Amino acid sequence: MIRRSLRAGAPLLQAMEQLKTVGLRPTRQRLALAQLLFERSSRHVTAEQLHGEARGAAVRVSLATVYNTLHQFTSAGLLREVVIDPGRSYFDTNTSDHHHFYDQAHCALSDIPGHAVSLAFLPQAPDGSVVERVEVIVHIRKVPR
Amino acid sequence: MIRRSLRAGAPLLQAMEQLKTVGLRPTRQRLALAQLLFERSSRHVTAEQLHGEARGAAVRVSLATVYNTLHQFTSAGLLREVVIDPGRSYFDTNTSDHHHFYDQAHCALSDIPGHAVSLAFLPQAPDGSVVERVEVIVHIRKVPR
DNA sequence: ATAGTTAATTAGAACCATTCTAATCTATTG
DNA sequence: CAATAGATTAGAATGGTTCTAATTAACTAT
Repeated sequence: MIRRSLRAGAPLLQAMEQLKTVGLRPTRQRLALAQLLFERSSRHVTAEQLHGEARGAAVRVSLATVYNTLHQFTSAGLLREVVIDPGRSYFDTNTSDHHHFYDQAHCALSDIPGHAVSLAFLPQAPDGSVVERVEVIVHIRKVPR
Repeated sequence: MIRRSLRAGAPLLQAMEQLKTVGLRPTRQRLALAQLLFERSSRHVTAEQLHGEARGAAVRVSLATVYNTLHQFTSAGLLREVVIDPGRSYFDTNTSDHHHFYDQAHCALSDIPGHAVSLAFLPQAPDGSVVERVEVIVHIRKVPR
């Protein structure tokens, strides 16, 4: 536990900082979930998955809290929600500029570095709107080799 | 009814053709739904919406059939499913090359012509996979003017 | 046309991810 | 340490979607 928090100390501390600045109390549950989320580098997790991991790590936390926490972290800019699968949200721990490959048949998400894609021309946003972010999803399909 | 099918005859006939080639019987329900879907040009409808429209047009059809039909039309290439809103699928009658603006706060989808966006560099798909389609979603936000 | 076969439709139940509720607990502040 | 505001919780509720098993409709070959 101590070793682990040393290894992944930076993002965890960063998360606690971020929580404080957003006015979220650093509770046992939020800290444990932050650790699970950020100790590995890039992840795409569902609420159910994270809840399962927490139970596996003997962290007592309800599914409702997992949902609350994922949404709060998303609002705080610690996570990005990826809506790509009808009826299931993924949360991406990578909030930097990047895009996704998606294999629908296998529900498999993987990252595309932001610099690997460049839009040659960004169309005019509708009047009275501003562009918040451009999301590129490359739908792929496994083929027998 | 007759006038309407004359006006929108082409896409409807095309739909019937497509149905036949895919081995779907041109039933009353499928034809009525095809007419509702394709008599206007470009649309983004949910299953519930289409079901409501059918009832409004005195077409007796169950919600289950609406779902079945939307999925069958999608498999047949007559529609494209747009997954963008957690917990609700949109079906797009425009299957030609194009992308979308999405205003999350208002659940508002609008089209971006395919030629308005061009990807300068397409990243390598993971080994054993082929790119099926590239989807660009420009997330926008309304601002007070 | 008609009988037989196969596919489609249906109402309603079931499902499942997510959200809500209202009671309990915990972190913070004075 | 008490008061208060915020967080957590179990379980119920919600809502879009899918499933089930029974009925109905379209096709095929006679």
